[in-house]
Amino acid sequence: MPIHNADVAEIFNRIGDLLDIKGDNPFRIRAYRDGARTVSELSRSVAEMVEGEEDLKALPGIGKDLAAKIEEIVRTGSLSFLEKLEEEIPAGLVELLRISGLGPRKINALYTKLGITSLAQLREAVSRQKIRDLEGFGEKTEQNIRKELDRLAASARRIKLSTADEIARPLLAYLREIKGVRLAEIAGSYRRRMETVGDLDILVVHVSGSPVMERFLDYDDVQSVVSHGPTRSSVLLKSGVQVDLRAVGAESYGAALLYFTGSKAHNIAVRRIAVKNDLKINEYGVFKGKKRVAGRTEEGVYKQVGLPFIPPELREDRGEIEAAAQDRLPNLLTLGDIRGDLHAHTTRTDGHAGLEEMALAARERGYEYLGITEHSRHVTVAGGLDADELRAHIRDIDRLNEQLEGIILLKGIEVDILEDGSLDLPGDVLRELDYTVCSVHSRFNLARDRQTARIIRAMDNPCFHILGHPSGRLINERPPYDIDMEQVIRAAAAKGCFMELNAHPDRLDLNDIHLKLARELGVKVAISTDAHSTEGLNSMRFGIWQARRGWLEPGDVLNTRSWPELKKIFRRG
DNA sequence: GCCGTTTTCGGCCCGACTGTTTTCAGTCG
Repeated sequence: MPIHNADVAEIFNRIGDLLDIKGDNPFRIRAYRDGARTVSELSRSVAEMVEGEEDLKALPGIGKDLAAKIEEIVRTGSLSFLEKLEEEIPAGLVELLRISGLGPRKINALYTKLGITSLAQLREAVSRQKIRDLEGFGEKTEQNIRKELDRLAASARRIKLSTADEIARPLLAYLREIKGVRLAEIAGSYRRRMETVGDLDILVVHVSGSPVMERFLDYDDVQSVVSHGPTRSSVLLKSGVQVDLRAVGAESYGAALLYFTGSKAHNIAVRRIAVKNDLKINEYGVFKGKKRVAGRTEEGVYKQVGLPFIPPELREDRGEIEAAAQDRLPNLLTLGDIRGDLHAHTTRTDGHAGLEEMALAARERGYEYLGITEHSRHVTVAGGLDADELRAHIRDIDRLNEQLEGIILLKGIEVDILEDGSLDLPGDVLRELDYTVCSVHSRFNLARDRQTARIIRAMDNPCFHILGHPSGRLINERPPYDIDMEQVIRAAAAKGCFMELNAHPDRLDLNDIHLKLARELGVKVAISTDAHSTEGLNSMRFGIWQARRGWLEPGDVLNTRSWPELKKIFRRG
């Protein structure tokens, strides 16, 4: 069985958790977690690196010991060190870390004093009121554990960015209207535009005596108050989303914004530079001794450590600090750079708006073109087109283009990549189109090597242009199909094909890491909404956010170009 | 366990809030 990076990362994280519960050296624990992060965010396969006898120690946070452990995992599929740890510490204890309020120390106490090793046993102990008598625990703690067990049973998890956006915007507007509020901003992973968001972190600057904390707790959507203090409060919304509000002085706003935007790894890296320069950074500012030398703006904080402003989407400690230090941060794409959309459906197949309606909606959004890409025949549930129907559709588009002003409809197709790697429609009709989006809509569960070969074989077809929603994942609903994305992107580079970044908020496919890889390999990306309605065209902004997380500049993107320019690019080879 | 334009040893980011305590550890972000 092939070892994926995620498998290695899971083992290292598990070791981190077990060592934590055991009470091991915290820096050793961090080393395992750092190693896990490095491996999980790597665009290359560590298994292949091991096979190619590459030096794993070159990877950040991987030293002699972790390198040897990765090799053992790749070669044997398991790790003796983990097995030994699990003999020592019951594996079920790791589950207990999911209970907010229970950390390694308390879990260790529950285990040694009450013999609890699972969530089920914990629930049992709570209902028998056994927790409250333990040293360091009390009635309150027991009640909180009970609440958390219930919350976990209701399966609270990270929400999609688009859902977070719907919750965040009205809440932010509410806070900004409160008397005395000078500044309010949402920080955290929402500001970094991560594809999923765990909770919302909001930062406010207000004049003293303003009722912002009280009014926050009174917000209509609040279900319960988790904690509240003069500068920091947390609530649980009815939607199950936790919101933390933090109030700071204007002189600290930039430092706090940086701090609460994260990521944690980015902050640690920035603070490390500060320490080297005899500075201290916390959420109140940058300090030289006791003197505050920056903090009002993020720019000011970065400047103190010799860096330019780093856009929030890049703050993952994935090379942005080094790039900033060398003044080679990417000039990130913005929505204004987009000149058209290359993936849309109409009522001809499974869309909800007609050709003209979609064209006018695209024009309203300032676009120069809209690519119409109906499904091909294999997608029967969507009424996919066969060759004759597609020809008739092409003629419809031609006729409409003669009447339309200020917008051009491009003649495309979302053609299925069949199991053997062939395309669902013959070449003669595909050649009548302006371009193709080629997608997988069936046989999601092929083995990795076959799925990868299927897509790469499809790229050999001279009619292939853009690989649609390359991983097939639906966020929080369906995992990506098992493919070697690095190989696919390399193939696209070699064969002159393109990758889609599907901007639909349920997809956001490619992800940030593979976008960055595509950019590094020189593969251009189409950011497309896959709109099935005029409303669907609005998803472009989610694609832009994701693209920025992938370091994309306007030049890396197909649809920042005019149609005449694109036309040349689509002449493959 | 990792890492090194001060170091191969001795560091490793930092503060608020809670609950259980009588001055603070644990947890969280």
